[in-house]
Amino acid sequence: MKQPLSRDLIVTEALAQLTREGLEGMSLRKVAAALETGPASLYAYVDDLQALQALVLDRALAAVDVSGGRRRGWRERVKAVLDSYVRVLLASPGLAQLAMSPIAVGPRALRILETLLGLLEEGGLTQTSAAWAVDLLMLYGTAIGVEQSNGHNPSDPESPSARALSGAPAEEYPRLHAAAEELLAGDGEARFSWAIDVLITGVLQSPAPKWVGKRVVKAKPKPSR
Amino acid sequence: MKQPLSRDLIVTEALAQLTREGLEGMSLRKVAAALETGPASLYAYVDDLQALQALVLDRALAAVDVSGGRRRGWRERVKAVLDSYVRVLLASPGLAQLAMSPIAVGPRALRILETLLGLLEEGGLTQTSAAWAVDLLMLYGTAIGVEQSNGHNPSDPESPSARALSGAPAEEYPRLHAAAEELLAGDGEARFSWAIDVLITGVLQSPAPKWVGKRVVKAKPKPSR
DNA sequence: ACCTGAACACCGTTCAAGT
DNA sequence: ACCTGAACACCGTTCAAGT
Repeated sequence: MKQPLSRDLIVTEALAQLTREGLEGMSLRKVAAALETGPASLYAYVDDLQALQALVLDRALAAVDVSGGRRRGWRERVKAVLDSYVRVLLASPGLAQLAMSPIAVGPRALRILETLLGLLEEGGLTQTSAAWAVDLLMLYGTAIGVEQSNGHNPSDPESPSARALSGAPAEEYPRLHAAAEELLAGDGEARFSWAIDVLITGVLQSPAPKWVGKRVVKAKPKPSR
Repeated sequence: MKQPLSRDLIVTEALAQLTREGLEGMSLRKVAAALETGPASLYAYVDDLQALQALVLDRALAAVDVSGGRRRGWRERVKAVLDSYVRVLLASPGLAQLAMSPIAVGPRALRILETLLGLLEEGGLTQTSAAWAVDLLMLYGTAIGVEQSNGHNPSDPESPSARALSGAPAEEYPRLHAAAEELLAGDGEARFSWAIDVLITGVLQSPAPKWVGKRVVKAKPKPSR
């Protein structure tokens, strides 16, 4: 009666658990139990937990709408793609955390990068600027995803951040105290939109890195960061 | 012979473990063992693991240099503060992940926000713009910290990201293929500095949110993000 | 009242023993 | 050859039983 095990089945069940119960709620043991087998059996199809997480992330990112809608300017399309990306991340709590790990280089992630790169080049950015900008935009989107799926919601006065800011003593943190209202204001939507504009505007105005189009000189091995 | 337990001692040992072995390497049980007691004993001083993590983060953030050096422009000082912040995050693997959680609102974090807010207002930003910009800058610094302490190092050709980008088939990802070199180029230092410039430039040029200084109208309760 | 050993309910991963 | 039950080495947290 039970379907035969397969990698696909495992990933499907794992993503369902992630979506339902978050990152901690997904485990190899629970996936195995749901598939009516022992935890050891999964290792025939998946290297380890990290590999499974990578597969789950890739599967989920397939839902990102990369079209950006039609007949709009490239800036709006960039915003639309990132918006879709963040929405997908938020649809499964814990997905954003997976996206912020070295795992996040599956084919679906590459497809998003490819799309954004195209839009930015359409916008007239040099290849180098576009490349760095894509990195920055994706990092921002992912970070917003992590923050928000962590329940960070400053406009809720009961949230830890709101409590901390409102409660910050005016003597020690005068500016924070004065700006508390502004720090807490604005829904995620508005701030996200503003931030993307800031990033794109900044990229357009910032001088491209020095070695545009040049092969990088063998980096001197200094303590890398 | 063994020192009496205290919250301070517990946090010190926990931070030491975090610094030595990363987020997974720090545990209540190991802290207890190092302090020669049972795991249950810690609960007299700390609510739970999350509370301990918050205390550890706050302790670590005390090392952030908030002075920004002397006699430099506000932009350079902003950059210096964020640079110090990221360095502190990277000094203890796993610390950045803690910083990207709702936990990150201890007094030391507030001190960093307070400082940045002051610098941006000195730079002539409106209070609202400054408030949102501080949020954006800290989010970026934290995200860079998470990424890099996750071992994300694109300039290492052996890294997963480098492998994925170099190996991306040119037919499916033409732009990515063409831009692979640029995507992988540049050490963390250079990209970080560029990104901060992008953010500040963008903030300076982007129109402040509409309701500057106004109390936010009661947000219509839509599915918040 | 304070402290803690032992137990509970979980993990990921390995491996010997089965088919 | 493939599959897996049981074991191993861990977790955070609770609680009854000690002092």
